[in-house]
Amino acid sequence: MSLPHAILTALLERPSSGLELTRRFDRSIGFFWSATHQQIYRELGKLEQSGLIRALPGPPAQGRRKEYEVLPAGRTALTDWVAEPQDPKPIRDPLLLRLRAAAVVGLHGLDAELRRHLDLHERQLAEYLEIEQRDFPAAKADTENRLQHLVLQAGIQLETFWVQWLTEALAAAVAEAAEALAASAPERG
Amino acid sequence: MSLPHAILTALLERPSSGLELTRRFDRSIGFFWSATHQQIYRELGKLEQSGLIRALPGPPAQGRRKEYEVLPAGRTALTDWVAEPQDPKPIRDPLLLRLRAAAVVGLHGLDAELRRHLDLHERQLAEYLEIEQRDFPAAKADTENRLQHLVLQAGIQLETFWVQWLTEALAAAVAEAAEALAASAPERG
DNA sequence: ATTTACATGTAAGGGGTTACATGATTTG
DNA sequence: CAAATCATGTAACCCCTTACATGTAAAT
Repeated sequence: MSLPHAILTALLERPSSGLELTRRFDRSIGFFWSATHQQIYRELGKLEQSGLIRALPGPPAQGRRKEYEVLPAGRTALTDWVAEPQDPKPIRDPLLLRLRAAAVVGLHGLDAELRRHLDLHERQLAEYLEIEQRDFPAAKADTENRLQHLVLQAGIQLETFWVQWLTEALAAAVAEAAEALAASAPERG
Repeated sequence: MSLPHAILTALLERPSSGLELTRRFDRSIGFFWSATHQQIYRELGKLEQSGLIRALPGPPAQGRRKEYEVLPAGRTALTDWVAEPQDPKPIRDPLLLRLRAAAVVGLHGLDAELRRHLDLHERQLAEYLEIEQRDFPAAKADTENRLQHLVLQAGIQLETFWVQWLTEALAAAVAEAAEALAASAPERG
């Protein structure tokens, strides 16, 4: 039940059309809750039917831009959701699973994947750090936008974790592969 | 497409019945890829139909224990999957989303949720550390079970991140609430 | 015999992903 | 007017979640 509330948050910050929302989900909000345009249009329909948002007046026609704003009931629903008890979901990471599988059937080139992921996470980390420097300079003390900054810091720290962990994992994988090679060499020679 | 490979990995380590798998998914494997028994039974059916696993011979009857083992085709499929290119999924965390929403509509008791999550992550971290002490003592050097240890370390580091971050977030939320109170007090008095 | 635990499943519904479809607007 | 782009939507599929259903084995 997160997507509708992500959309409500985005619309409260600024009334938008479906496509605009899609683009905003590619940037800031999408950094911790991604969504495709199909999801967004479907959800906008549901939210409008539920009376939580409404389309701003204008010429209602097929294929034409339609802008939405949050109704009081929508703000209430979001406020209720913010503090609602929700247990954290357990980790579910395919890469960790693949490493575990590699412990059973061997690496078979997983090290290349580790390198690729390391590169991707380094880029993401760099992007977050750029955003931090731009939007949260040390000057304007943390009293304003403190919560937004916290969210960004979570992203930065998570990416930092991945970069560090993948660096270790890569070293271990290379060592593992070297040992497997050394163990098989005598058999061949 | 991770669940079938999680099951193949588990079955390669030890042939099991559906219920046994369910229990193993509550422990080790479930720490980074959780699954319910309904998922597992359905997936076992698919894997058997695909010829990747087979039920061990025995009295086939309703409501009776059925044990599975991995066939050569299953091992091959798992090996192929291990190094297959798969992009990391973007972060998708409801708690971060809720903090972002709180930046717009206010905290409304989110601090209690932060405290609760902090407690849960502290427990999970303690459990991981116990497992590490038990299964990966410093004595037996890291050459054996190195990959399994890496996976556990990922869990430890991720939980450590959450504990640290939630501690900061909680402090910020309390400060934010105090400021909101101070700002509203003059209006009342 | 009844209850409890074990063990395997079915059904319904929600959310996400991918591919495709359609109308409107701009651009050459 | 033809093509590209903008904008909104449909359809099909898969996975996950929750609740429920069924049958067997062991315990009292």
